[in-house]
Amino acid sequence: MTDVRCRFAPSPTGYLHVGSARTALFNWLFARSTGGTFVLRIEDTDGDRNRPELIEVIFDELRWLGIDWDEGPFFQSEGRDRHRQVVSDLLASGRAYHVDDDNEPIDSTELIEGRAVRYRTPKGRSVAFDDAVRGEVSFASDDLEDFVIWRSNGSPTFLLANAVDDADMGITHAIRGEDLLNTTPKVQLLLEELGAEPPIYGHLPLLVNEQRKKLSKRRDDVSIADYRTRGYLPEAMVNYLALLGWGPDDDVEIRPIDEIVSKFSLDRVNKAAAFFDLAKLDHFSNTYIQALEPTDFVDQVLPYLQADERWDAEAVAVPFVGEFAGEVQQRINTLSEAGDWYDWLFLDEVEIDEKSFTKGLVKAKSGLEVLDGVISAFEDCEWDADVLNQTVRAVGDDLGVRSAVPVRVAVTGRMGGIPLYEPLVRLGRDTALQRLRAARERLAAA
RNA sequence: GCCCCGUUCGUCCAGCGGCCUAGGACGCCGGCCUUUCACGCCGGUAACACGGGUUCAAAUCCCGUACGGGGUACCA
Repeated sequence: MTDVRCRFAPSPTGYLHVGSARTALFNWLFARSTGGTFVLRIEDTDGDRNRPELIEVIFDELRWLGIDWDEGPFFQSEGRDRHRQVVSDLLASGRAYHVDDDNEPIDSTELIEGRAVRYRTPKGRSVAFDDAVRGEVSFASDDLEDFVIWRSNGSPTFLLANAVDDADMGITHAIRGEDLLNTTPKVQLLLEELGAEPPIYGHLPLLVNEQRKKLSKRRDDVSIADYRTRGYLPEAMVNYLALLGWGPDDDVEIRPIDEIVSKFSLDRVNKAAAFFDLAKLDHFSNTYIQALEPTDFVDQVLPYLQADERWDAEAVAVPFVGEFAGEVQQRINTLSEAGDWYDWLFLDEVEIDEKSFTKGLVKAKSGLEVLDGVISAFEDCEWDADVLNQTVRAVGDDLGVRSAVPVRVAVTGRMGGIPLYEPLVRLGRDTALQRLRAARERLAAA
């Protein structure tokens, strides 16, 4: 078997989204698992829609994900002369023809500026290929219209450029989204005209939303850049993406990328569309964050914390690194969530959200008595974590209730969070009492 | 409408004719641990779309139906 050459060929019309990233990843996995070559090619044939400023962004996101390429980036727009030549040849041989703006044929075997060119699709035959994912797929050529291969603005369409470039670059495998399945016979026909051996196509199942519709940049949350900003680790993202449309035979889901590479094979890729499940991604992300070395975790999360404008960057770093990083590391799904777990330590005031207020105070048995008891006990007890712990517990014991929850809600504003007593020491007696009293007043009025 | 593709727990995967009274993961529910919240651990819930074949034997092969999706641009 000849060496594998596959490619990721995005068009720079938007940011890299999860669907494209998954396609890039599967090409990359295929290349790495076969010892083949992974080529990056930018399909920028349509000058009007291109956004050149996004090209570097796409590269950057790929690098972030750990997807590196062996050749390229190549820019399709640079092959304009070659594409024009192919179209001219097709025109000369009568395999293609000019049309005017109303799609009426123009009788000319020469390329005319300002006019589009359509390929003359052969009639009465079938165009079939053995898809690496789906098996035999066949189209009747009569169902294919005479499609445009050259625009009136003097640029090739993706159909033509794709065929020519794959042939010229010796691409052996074209792994892409299923949304391109219907274009394959057209490209195949063009490849035949070029006398080129077509690559083996592999059409990946689509990534869909809850409505089972193809993920769309407009309505779905799909930008890789956004996930990056929110603080998902790239390793988690890639691991999760690899499992959308593919799965290893040993049922091990969370594993290092080199293991995924060695397990990967194209014939294990699924045919059915996959739902991009944020809840599962979060689980993967949490697992990867927990696995980080403590110092590595701090290095990665600190920028997120310090960028938070609610508090002073310097003030937040010391106690975080010294005391709470480990606790936070266990809990968060994304790095950007870190601040939410102990913001109450650094904010001047906390606001008790409605749900926590109801559940943790209003419905708590003897909530008011607990707060009264804790307030009076806190006024002159030793301000030490163990003592505070014992003190709160004693109040609960006296009333026969669990007293920690009301205290937590009053002080932090929430039901959940990092351990309570050590942070309470840092918070200070005055602030703690102030919040307990505020909560008590609100509860009394409720 | 026409063309193409698809259909295993709510979701993502395993299963590629007998090992399946269908396995794992996420979610959800319950329990343990914890004098708070999590983490962790243990357990539970839940699926082969339907109908015909083929076969000694079908989730696995074939056909049909239903449902879903994709395409149908001088986008890719």
